[in-house]
Amino acid sequence: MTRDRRTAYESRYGLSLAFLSSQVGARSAQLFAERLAPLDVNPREFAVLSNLASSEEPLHQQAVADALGMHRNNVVALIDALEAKGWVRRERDSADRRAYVLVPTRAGLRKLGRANAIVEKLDVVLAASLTTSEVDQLRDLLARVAGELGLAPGVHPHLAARPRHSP
Amino acid sequence: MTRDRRTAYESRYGLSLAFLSSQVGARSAQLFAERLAPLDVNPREFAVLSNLASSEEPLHQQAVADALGMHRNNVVALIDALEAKGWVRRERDSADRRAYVLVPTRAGLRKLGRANAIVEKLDVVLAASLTTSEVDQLRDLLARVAGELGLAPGVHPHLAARPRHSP
DNA sequence: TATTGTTATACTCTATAACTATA
DNA sequence: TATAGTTATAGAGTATAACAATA
Repeated sequence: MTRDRRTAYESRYGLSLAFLSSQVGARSAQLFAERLAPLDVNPREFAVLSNLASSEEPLHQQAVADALGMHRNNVVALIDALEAKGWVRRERDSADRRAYVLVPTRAGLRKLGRANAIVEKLDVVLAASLTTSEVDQLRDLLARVAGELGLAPGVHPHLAARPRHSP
Repeated sequence: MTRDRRTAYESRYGLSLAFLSSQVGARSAQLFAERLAPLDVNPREFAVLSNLASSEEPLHQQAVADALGMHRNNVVALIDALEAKGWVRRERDSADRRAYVLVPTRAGLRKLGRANAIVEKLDVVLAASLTTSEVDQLRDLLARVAGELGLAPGVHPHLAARPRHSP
């Protein structure tokens, strides 16, 4: 009976691309956050750290906000936290005294390395029941859908100003 | 330079299955919520309506909470809203006077039909750059990953009690 | 006058616990 | 005593607007 209900349920939206991707993506994000937590990092801090580390020139807070689609107001507390943990330093920009240059520390880069390792391990879990070529297919198809949706590589929609709900 | 940064960014996590699925899924959920809003429905109300409509026997609030992985406290306001809009009726269960039986109204079922049509239209958008067989592949692969993650068909992780964050 | 970073306030959503009425 | 539904309170997270310092 529960099984019958589920069957009917599926037939409506449960197997739509939109729902399936949302379901899998939400669970992935939960798992990522859970596995990141023991490192004392949350996903937003990870995004900022990664953005700083992979930029060639030093970034201002406003630049980070722009890159990740966030409002600069919401970057302040994030940098506060990263600075308190000793992973990022604020340095006054000598060229523009209003702004701070954000510098990831050695400890911050080590943290980032460990966080990236967690992403890789999580991918192993997601791919557990797929062959190698299926993994490549899925990655390729998802990347094409991401492009179709206008998503920039590495920029998560939840980082941006968002409407008040989703699920 | 922006392009260079992105390349470096991607190489770290931007093309992981975990991040790609989370990114695509989050955007799908946003789009779904946006397209649903003009119907005066939110995604949680949609989930409840759909669950009620596809159940063979009438459900109690607690049963809806169980089916969707929600806490019963959080179902109350949802049913309040659905009842206020005339899409669901509460009827005292004659067999158990503590409980309500939830009955979707004809107007509620019409709303649900329109919401389901929105899911279908959204799928067309997601699939815009894929061939028919690629759509089937993607659906199949996502469903298998969903199974691997222990996700029940039609039950969105965000409906459940959740840790305080995800992106 | 515009921009960078900051702070303050209000609002939404959720978790938790306590309450009532039935069983 | 346990359970269905309800209500109240507190907390996290965000949006918005306003502020100081500098351009």
